[in-house]
Amino acid sequence: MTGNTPDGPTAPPLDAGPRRSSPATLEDVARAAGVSLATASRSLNGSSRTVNADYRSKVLDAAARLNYSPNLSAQAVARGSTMTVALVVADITDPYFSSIAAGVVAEADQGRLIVTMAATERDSERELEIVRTLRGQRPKVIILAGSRREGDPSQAALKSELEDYERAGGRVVLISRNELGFRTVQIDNASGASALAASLVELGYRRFSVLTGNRELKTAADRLDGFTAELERAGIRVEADRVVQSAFTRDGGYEGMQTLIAAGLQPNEAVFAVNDVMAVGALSALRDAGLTPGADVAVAGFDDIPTVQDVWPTLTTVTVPLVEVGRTALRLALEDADAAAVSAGSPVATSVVVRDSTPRRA
Amino acid sequence: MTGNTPDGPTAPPLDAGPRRSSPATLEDVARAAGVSLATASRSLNGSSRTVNADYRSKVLDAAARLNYSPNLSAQAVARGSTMTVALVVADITDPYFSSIAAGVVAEADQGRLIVTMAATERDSERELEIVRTLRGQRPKVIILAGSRREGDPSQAALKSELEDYERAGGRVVLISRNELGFRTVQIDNASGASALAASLVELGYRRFSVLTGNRELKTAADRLDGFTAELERAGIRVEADRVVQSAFTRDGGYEGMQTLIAAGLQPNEAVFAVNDVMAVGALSALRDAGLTPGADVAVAGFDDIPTVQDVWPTLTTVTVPLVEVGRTALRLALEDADAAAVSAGSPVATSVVVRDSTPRRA
DNA sequence: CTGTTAGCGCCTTCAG
DNA sequence: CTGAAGGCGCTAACAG
Repeated sequence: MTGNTPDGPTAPPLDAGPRRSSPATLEDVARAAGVSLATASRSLNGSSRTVNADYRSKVLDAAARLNYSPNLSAQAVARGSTMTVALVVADITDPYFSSIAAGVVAEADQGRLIVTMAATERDSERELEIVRTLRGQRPKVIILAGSRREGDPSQAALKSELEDYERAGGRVVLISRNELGFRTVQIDNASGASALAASLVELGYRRFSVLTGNRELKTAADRLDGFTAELERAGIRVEADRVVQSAFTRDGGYEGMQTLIAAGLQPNEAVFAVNDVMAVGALSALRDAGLTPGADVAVAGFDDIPTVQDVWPTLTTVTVPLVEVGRTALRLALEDADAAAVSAGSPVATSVVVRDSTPRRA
Repeated sequence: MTGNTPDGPTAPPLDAGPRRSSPATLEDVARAAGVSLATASRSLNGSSRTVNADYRSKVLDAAARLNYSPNLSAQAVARGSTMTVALVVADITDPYFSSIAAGVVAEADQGRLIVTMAATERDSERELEIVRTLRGQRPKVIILAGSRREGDPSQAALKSELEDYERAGGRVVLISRNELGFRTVQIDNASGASALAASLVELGYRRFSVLTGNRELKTAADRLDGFTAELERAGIRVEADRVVQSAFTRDGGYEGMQTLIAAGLQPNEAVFAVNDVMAVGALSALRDAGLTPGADVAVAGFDDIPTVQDVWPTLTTVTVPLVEVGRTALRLALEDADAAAVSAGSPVATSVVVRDSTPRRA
């Protein structure tokens, strides 16, 4: 039980090395360069003011020699603003969110911004709490991915929290649906779902079910509505008992499909899962029930996450440029009000991709 | 071209609201509570010192009333240290990394830590650059997921950069393989691959190929070595031309399998892809070539990312508790040297899961 | 226990 | 163009 290391030859020297050499400060650099603090600051960090080229290079030298790196916290305090963008998602392992995150991160480092990340685990109270603690960071931007819930009591609190934040100069961007009155990267869920419905009808399907996830999620509701609206236009009604609610996750899709199967599948039926992870779960449920997805029952999803091209059958879905959505969100946040008013107007383009999970019916 | 908003009734009021009400400062709180700055600080933020209960509650009241939120940057400057943990991954959309990230994030908010994220895009020069700019944040912890490259020239620079960082009081944790002499969450890639090989042999396979990704990646190399070593123990040699290199990604797996197919598949062959995303790509390549994975050729992967249970056939693989690895990484970083020496010693447990992609051979 | 007072590292007027 | 000085929000000795 003593502190000796119990492992092999590659054990790291956890406690080696000299003690605490703190990073060089601007003052160190200034002194080393023989100039004042102000001059050092001006030549190192982007000041609009010009500095004698001589001094300037002396400072740059000294900085390099001392391996100087400006303390961002100190800069933030002095400047009164940070270079941080805070991203809050429901679940990082969900490809929907990780794709968006990738976009945000990619765009961020083109602007020397730092992105911090938090996960709500799909709990809107946690989301509120997260946004509250986020304030401490004084981020320049807050991006909220993942959709709001219908009639959620914490929504009002969230909204006012975000409004306070904007009033203090911050910028919030929502992804998916413009519900709270902030800038948002709109995804036209309803019309995407409508287009999908139209495609399925064209392929010869006449009987439909939908795995609608949590119907209180506005995204889910919009997709369901768009889908059924188009079907009605085509004279097709989807029975109330063929719309099943479950979690907005892979397992939710799996379970939803199980209840559909238990209720009895219809001949030539197509089931629309309101997102791809659910659809993928649904495929597995079919298989585990001894059915062949595609042949026995068609399945379609929404989002076009990367994995749907590797499941079998490959999944028919509605493409959403998720990574681009992430980039756009950050860009939108950084624009000034006028430009943002314009760009926030048009939803990102979606399109349906027909793959093997919805073969044409004779 | 004017600034009017070109969209529907739900257009957000992008420029509404009163101007710039900055957040309350500690001083505001102190004044409102009628106490000194110091007292306010002591009762609000975790000081070891005690404060008169009366004053204390006055301060708490005032803080609540003013909706006070401590400025973390200012705290960082004053305290000389941040609450930030920086996570650098290769690619956020890769389930391997997003699972780890989820673990880090989950663990972080149990400790009121903030996690920032950056992506190297699998470019080790970018990784070095990222670590360098990370210094500005003065993070308490840097976690590097994604493995080093054999003989990479920037490795030395990275190492010394990280050493400087530790010398300044920071803590670095590596994931996967202990190569640079820092704390690391070890994943026993070699023995996991050996166990997998043993299982496959037991299932009746005698001919093998491996999709080895980028062989310069130590993780890939270790898995390859462990796999072939076990086979040799069983008296089986894998021909040099049956080990194909390609990218360490889904597409790499796809392409690798294509070249394997082109070179001619062997009867009852099993191909080991050194990670799951590659294996999944390989499955698709087989299918696109008109073959049936599992029946025509067995496939196995490594990592046990979530999606491998939803592909068909479900994938035989080596389970790595990725989310837990993320949590462990952060925990390890926060431990003191003695404790860390102990925990860093033992690799996380892996185990092989046999699924449908490697049916038993007669 | 409380308040005063230096800083922390950096930026930014403001005089020279 | 340069340097001195004040300030950003907060913490931590240091006296009372």
